[in-house]
Parts: sequence; C-alpha cells; structure tokens
Amino acid sequence: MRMTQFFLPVLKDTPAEAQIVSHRLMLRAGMIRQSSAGIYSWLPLGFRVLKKIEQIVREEQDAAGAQELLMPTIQPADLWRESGRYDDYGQEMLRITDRHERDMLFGPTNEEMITEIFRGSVRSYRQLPLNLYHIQWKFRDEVRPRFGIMRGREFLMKDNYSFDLDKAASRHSYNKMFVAYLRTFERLGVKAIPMRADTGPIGGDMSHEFVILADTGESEVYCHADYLDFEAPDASISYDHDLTPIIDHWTKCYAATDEMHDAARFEAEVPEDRRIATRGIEVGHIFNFGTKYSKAMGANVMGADGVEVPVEMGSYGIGVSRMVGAIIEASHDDDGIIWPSSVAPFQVGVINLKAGDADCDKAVDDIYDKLGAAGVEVLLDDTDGRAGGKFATMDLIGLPWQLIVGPRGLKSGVVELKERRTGERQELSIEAAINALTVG
RNA sequence: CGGAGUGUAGCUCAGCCUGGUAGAGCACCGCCUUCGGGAGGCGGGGGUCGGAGGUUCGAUUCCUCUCACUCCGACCA
Repeated sequence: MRMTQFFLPVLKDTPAEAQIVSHRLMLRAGMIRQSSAGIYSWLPLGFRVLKKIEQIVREEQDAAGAQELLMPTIQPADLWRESGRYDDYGQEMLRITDRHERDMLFGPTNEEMITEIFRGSVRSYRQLPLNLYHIQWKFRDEVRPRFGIMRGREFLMKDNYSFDLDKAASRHSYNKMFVAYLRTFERLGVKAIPMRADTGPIGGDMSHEFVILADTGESEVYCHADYLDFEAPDASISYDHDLTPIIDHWTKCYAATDEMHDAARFEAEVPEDRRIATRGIEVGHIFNFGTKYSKAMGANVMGADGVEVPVEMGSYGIGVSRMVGAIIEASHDDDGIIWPSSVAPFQVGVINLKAGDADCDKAVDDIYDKLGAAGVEVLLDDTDGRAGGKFATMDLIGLPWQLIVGPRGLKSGVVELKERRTGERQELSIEAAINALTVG
C-alpha cells in the first residue's frame, strides 16, 4: 500500500476525550473514529488489525475442533423469555420493536440462540460433542462506555458454545478451550494469565478469566510471577488427548482478580519476591455452566442408555475488538504503538525520505515491488513530507520494521533497517535489507 | 444510575466573568526558501459559537429548557 493512496488520518494533537493510552494512540494513528458514545467506525489501519486478530482467533478455534457459523445480531425477544433472561438482563440490553410491534433485541450474547439452533437439530449423544462459534458484533448498552473500544457498547466478540452428554465430556470441552485460549493469546503476542473467576449472571461453577497485565488495566489483579515464564502449548498439541496436565500446570499458581482475591492465601502461597500486584485487562472468559440453558429451553439429547438428558454446555468468549486496545496497552512507548508482528497492519514501513528524487523513487519502488512479490505487507511512505514527520508517523503507527531510504545512504549504496520495538538500526545494502525482511 | 464537567474552524484551545457582531496554533490550498526526527516566510479558504426559547436596541457572552459528549463511582468480552 502506498501512503499517498491510503486513508490514514493521523492526528498530531491528542483528542481531548481520550484518557487512556490505547484510546489516544488509536485515534492519533487514524485507526478508529467515534460515531457516538461507545460506538466506533474502524478506519483502514484499525480494521486491518482487527481482521488479523480475528483470523488468529479463528485458526485456533478451528484447530481445537470448534466450527464457525454466523448468528444474527438481531434476535427475537421470545427466545430470551424462555431462558428468563429477557427480564433479568435489564437496561443493558438494547430492545427494539419492529414494524409489526414484535419485540426484538440487539444481541448482547448468544446462549439462547445457539441453544435454539442446537435443540432444533440434535437429538442423540452420537452427534456430540459439538462446539460452535461465531465472531459477531454484540451490543451492550453500558451505562458508561469508556476507554475507547476497550469498553464500547458495540464490540466484536468471538463466542462459542460447547455441547456434551455428561459432565466429564463437558470438562474436556472446557479444557480444550482453555488450551486454545493459551495458544491464541500467545500468537497475539500478549501474556494472558488465566485467573479463577466468578461465574456471574451466566451461572455455573467453573470459570476462568484470561487477563493481560498492563498498568493501565481496569481492574486490580494478583498473581505469581512464574506465570510470566510459562509457555503455551505449541501447534502440535493434540486436543483429543487428556489436557488436564496442561490445565493443572496453568492453574497451580495463585492468580486472581480483585473480586476473587484472598490476601491471606496470596501471601501464604506466593513468596514475597514473586508476588505481582498490578492491573489487568480481561480479554477472554470461559464458563462451564452445565444445564442452565438446556433445562430452561428443553435442549435434551438421548443417551446410549435410552434416557433423555439435558445437554451439558459451556460458553467461551474473546473480546476481539477489545484485544486491539489491550495489545496497545501492553505494547507501546512514548512515540506510539509497537505492534506484535502477528497482528501488525503491515510488517514493514518503507520510508522514502525524498519523494521526487529520481534515485530515491526508483529505489523504494524496487524495494516495494520485491517485498510485495515475496508476500510481505508493506506500507510505503511515498508522500513528499519532511523526514521528521515521516519518522514520527511511522513510529506512531507502530509497524514492526522500518526501512529508511534516503539520498545520503543511497550514495554509498545502503539503506537503514530499524526495528520499532528496540529502536535498533543497521545499515544494509538494499538486497540484504530485502533478504532480512523476507526471511521468517 | 448517583456525582462532576465540557460543547467556539478538521484538531488542540482562547474569548464569555464585565453583552457591541469571532481569534491563535496545527491541519488544508497557492508561491518561495528549506529538506535525515513533527521547518520558516508571504498570501488564501474555512465557524448561522450544539439546538430551542427568553431578557435586551443588540447575545458566543446573561437566564431557562433541551440534546450530545467526557470524567469519577457502582456493573461488564
């Protein structure tokens, strides 16, 4: 992509309404634009990141055996009357009436709808286990939206639902998602620590929140420092095997959000120099809620013994749009965003320090074509601005690599390769620079 | 939902207290000089001052209502 053709409305000034760093940087980098309170448009740069995250989430869900479908944003109220949540959910649910005076709602989540789909098609234990997910926009009419897309009213969430015959099988489905989440967050370039969580209004007795540690996080969290060194299972993991050793490893140390925090236990279990008390951002939440919805909505299956039982369910969510902000909170510096490579909107920003200079133009065009041909996503700053502004913009939008091409270097046949995260620069020949960016 | 604020140019803000018909910086357009970490000069375009009502000879300014947005608190991916 050439910057002269790319819609990238960066801001020099910080918009007054933005309080936290991810919101400020997303606005300044031209990633989002507010429409109304808690509702945003995603501009091209932000949308690219959102899609990257979505795709990683999708790949890991598929690998763990979940199947993607797509449910609507608008749901009929009757479904929610069946579960009893139409009245329980309160004003956070956006209620709509259609032209025939039918009560509808903009879905804040999809337990009812997925249960309805399930009960309409599944009758036998032979069709289990089943795990269905979608990545869809949700709407929760928060009293007080804030922090940009971190707590918007409209947000993109991956939510999935597992269906099993009995508690043991349901537990395995839960464990699969636990492991899939470890892998997902690792690939997204963040440390997300599973913390025992309250099940809240969704119900059930098994639940973990996945929390990214960040000073600017919304809630206080406490955990053992060992978690920072834990490594997620690699891609060769087999989801059909017993996953409990992995779960045990990841849950053996203390980790709790403030509402579940037990100071006495924390101090007893964690040596003083290993205690982490900081802030965190919840980016994922998994629940096993048993038969809460299947009982209420009559989602039963016939077991091998000929007895019909309500299906055991779990639900699993990742805040995809929130991840964008959470990653920025966890990865930025004074100059701007520092994208992990896996979610970066482009891998490389090529800077033409002197657009209009024949040698520079030729060199960057050549680099641009070669990197593009090698499948590297490149943003070429071919604008005729000054060097300072170009450096500042490139640092702000946080692409992992910058390739700086100027007349001074070209005279001696070199360009400068800068790594955004470390700030390290090296002078290389054009060929060597292209090689460095196309290997791995 | 309780509390506190803010709405003036695309953005950041001044002007309002003490009414007299709107400004700066950045951004944008043109020209010139610059040209490796957010340059400078000259010229130019852009605002029915959130909206409605009221007071007044006259309202961005004072009063009332209203809408929107932000922040702090309680709740959530």
